[in-house]
Order: sequence, then C-alpha cells, then structure tokens
Amino acid sequence: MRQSELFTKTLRESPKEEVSINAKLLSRGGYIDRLMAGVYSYLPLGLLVLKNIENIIRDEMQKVGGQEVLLPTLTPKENWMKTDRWKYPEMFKLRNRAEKEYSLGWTHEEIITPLVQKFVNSYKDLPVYVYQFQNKFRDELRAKSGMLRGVEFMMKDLYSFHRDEKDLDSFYLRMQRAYFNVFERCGLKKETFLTLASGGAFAKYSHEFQMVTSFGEDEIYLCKKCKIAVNKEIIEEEKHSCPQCKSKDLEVKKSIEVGNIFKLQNRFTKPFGFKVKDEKGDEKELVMGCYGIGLSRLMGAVVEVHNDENGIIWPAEVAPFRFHLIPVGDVSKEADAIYQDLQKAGIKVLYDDRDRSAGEKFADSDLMGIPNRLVVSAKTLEKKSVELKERESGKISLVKLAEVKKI
RNA sequence: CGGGGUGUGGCGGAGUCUGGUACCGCACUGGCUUUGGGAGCCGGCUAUCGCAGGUUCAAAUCCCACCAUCCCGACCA
Repeated sequence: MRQSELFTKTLRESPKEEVSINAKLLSRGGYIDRLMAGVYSYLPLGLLVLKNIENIIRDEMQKVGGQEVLLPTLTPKENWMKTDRWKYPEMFKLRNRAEKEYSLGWTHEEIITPLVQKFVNSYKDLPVYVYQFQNKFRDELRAKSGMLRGVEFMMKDLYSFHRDEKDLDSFYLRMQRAYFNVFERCGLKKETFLTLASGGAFAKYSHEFQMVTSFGEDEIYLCKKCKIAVNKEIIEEEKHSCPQCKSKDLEVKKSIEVGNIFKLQNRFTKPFGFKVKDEKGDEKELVMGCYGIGLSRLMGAVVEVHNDENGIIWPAEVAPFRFHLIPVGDVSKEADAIYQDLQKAGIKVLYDDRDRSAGEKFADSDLMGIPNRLVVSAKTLEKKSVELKERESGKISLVKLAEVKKI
C-alpha cells in the first residue's frame, strides 16, 4: 500500500481522553478512532491488524474442527426468557415501534443452542463445534482503558455440543491448547497463564487465560512450579495454595483476561430441551462448552506489551505489513521498482511515498510499528542494497536488493 | 451508580482566579529554500469558547441545570 493514499494520518499527540498506552498509540498511529466511550472505529491499518488476529484464531479454530457461522446481533426477548437471562444488567435492550423487545447480542448461547438443535437429532450428528466472529455489546458501567474494556467489542465465541461429559472434557483440553497457540502467535505466550476460575454451578472450575501485565485489572495467584494460576475467587477456597501441587509459594500478579473457556454442561441445552437419540433409541440431554476470545481486547493487549517510547512494535503475525519501505532523497524511481517487486511477490509492504522529511518518516515508522523498515537512499543504492532496521531489536543491516524478499 | 477532574479552530494547549469579545504550537494551504531522525523563512484559511438558562452596560471568564469525557471505586470479556 502506498502511504500517500492512506486517508488516515499519524498524530503527533494523542487525544486527551486517552490515557491507556494501547489507546494512545493506536490512536496516534492511525489504527483506531474513538466514537464514544468504549466504542471505536477501526481505521484501515487497525482493520488489517484485527483481521490478522481474526485469521490466527480462525486458523486455530478450524484445526480443532470448528465450523464458522455468523449469528444475528439483534436477538428476540423470548430466547433470553427461556434461560432466565433477560434480567442480566449488562444486556442492551431495545424495542421496535410495535413495542416488541430485543437485545443486542452480548453472548450467543441462547441463539446457537436452538439453531444447532434444528439440525442435530442423533448421537451420530455429534460432536458439533460452531464459532463466529462478531461484535458484542455489553452495557458496562464504566468503559475504560481503550480497547481493553469496550461497550462494543469484537469477539470470537465458539460453542461445543457433546453427547456426554467425557467428550466435552477431551474437547475442552484441545481448546486449551488451541488458545495457547493463538496467544503464542499474537506474541503473548510468555505473559499468558492458564488460570482457574469459578466454574459456576455445573463445573468445579472454568479456565481463564490471564496475561500478566502491570496495567491489568485482575489479580491472579501464580504458582511458579506449575505455571498455573488461580484467580481471586478461587484462592480462598484453595486456602492459598496451588490446586495442583499444593505449594503455598504463590505470586500475586496483576493481569488481564484475554480468553475464557467454560464447561456449560446442560445449562442451556436443558431449558431448550435439546436432546438426541442414543444407540438404544433413548433421549439424552446434550452438554455444552463455550470458548471466548476478545479480539479487540487482544489487539490492545498486544500493544500494551509490545511498545517502546517511540511507538508500537507489532509481533510479525499481527503486523499490518511486513515491510515499511522508505525512500530518502531523490530515489523514487528505484523505490517504486522495489515496491512493485515486493507487491508482485505478494509481500505486505507499506510504501512511504509521501513527500516528507526523512525524520518525519522514521518517526511515523517507529510509531506504526511495522516489524521491518527498509530505507532506500543514494547511499544504499550505491551498494545495490537497502538498509534494514528491525523495529524490535533496532538492529541495522544492509541487504542486497536481490535478497530483500528473503528477509 | 458514588467520589474527583476536564470540555476553547481538525489535534494538543494558554486565557477563567481578577468579566471588556480569543492566543500559541501542530495540522491544512500558497511561495522559496531544504531532504538520514518529527526542517527554515514569508504569506494564508479555520472558533457562534460542550449545550441551555441566569447575573451584568459587557460573559470563554461569575451562578445554575444538563450533556460529554477521563481517572478512582463498585460491576464485568
């Protein structure tokens, strides 16, 4: 993409409302724009990042056998009455002109369960794993911290349907591994810990994926031996010891939840009367699991972790571009050629073809955080090379023109 | 929803205490000179000072209600 054609611009200063690092840098870099508290637009660069995260998650969900759907955002009151969740305070409610009541989707068990029920009649149809990417709406009392707690936010939610608990348990473990793959590919592996949380009425525990960070709004108790954590509600029950190894040597850390998986058992299949025939022809109630990741929160979390005083430092797989090509001086012809070459090879490159000073381009490049900066100048061209600067390490090297695609 | 803070050109700020009709930087625009870390000079455009009442000869400034927004708390992906 030619930077001169990008309709957004970087900002020298961040909007005064933004206090969190993620919102400051994402706003300044031209990734997002705040419409109101807790609600953001994704600008072209931001959408590229969001789609990269989406593709990572989609890839991992496909690997465990997930089938992608897209459910409505507008949902009827009846479904929520059936499960007694119409009363939930964070649910946005609205009426049409005939006074019929609806809510905006904040989670989708009430929609997916009767949907799958329409098609699944036999144990032979199971298991089923269905997921979607969708904006969710939650009437938070206080939206805050930029992308970390929004009122409207992008979420992946997967729902699994099983004939029995044993099947649910084994899939649940596969999802745990899939989630770690997602966080690893987003550059958050080191900071992210499986965390035991309350399982509600139907399971001893649910599991959160908590990312340890100073800006976190949660607190976890981390066992260094097991690399597993428990959240605040569990720590009391476990008498301040690790539920796995019983060690009392737990470290308190601030953290943010980047994912959550939950065994729902029959919480939703029961009210909808979702049963299938087993081998004997008897009716059997299904069990369910649900598995969520907030994509927009994840995007913010990546920025909170991967930045320096000059701006964002995107991990390779979520970066909007692989290269930031910057001509310095009168070398537009040669830079154009390199750009075309990279484009043809299908390599994602942002080409700063704007008529700006070198310093401004470098500052913007650091702010935007594209992993590899390629500078083309008379100096580098003398050596038939471009200068490569890695955003993360700051390492600078000369790369022959013929070798650029191999970086 | 409780406590606290803030609303001034597109963005960031000064001016408010002490009332006299709005200033600075950035951005934008025209010209010339620049071109490896947010260039320089000259000229130009952009504001019913969040909104509504009130006090006053006169309100960005004082009073009041409302709205928006941020932080802390409670609640939550």
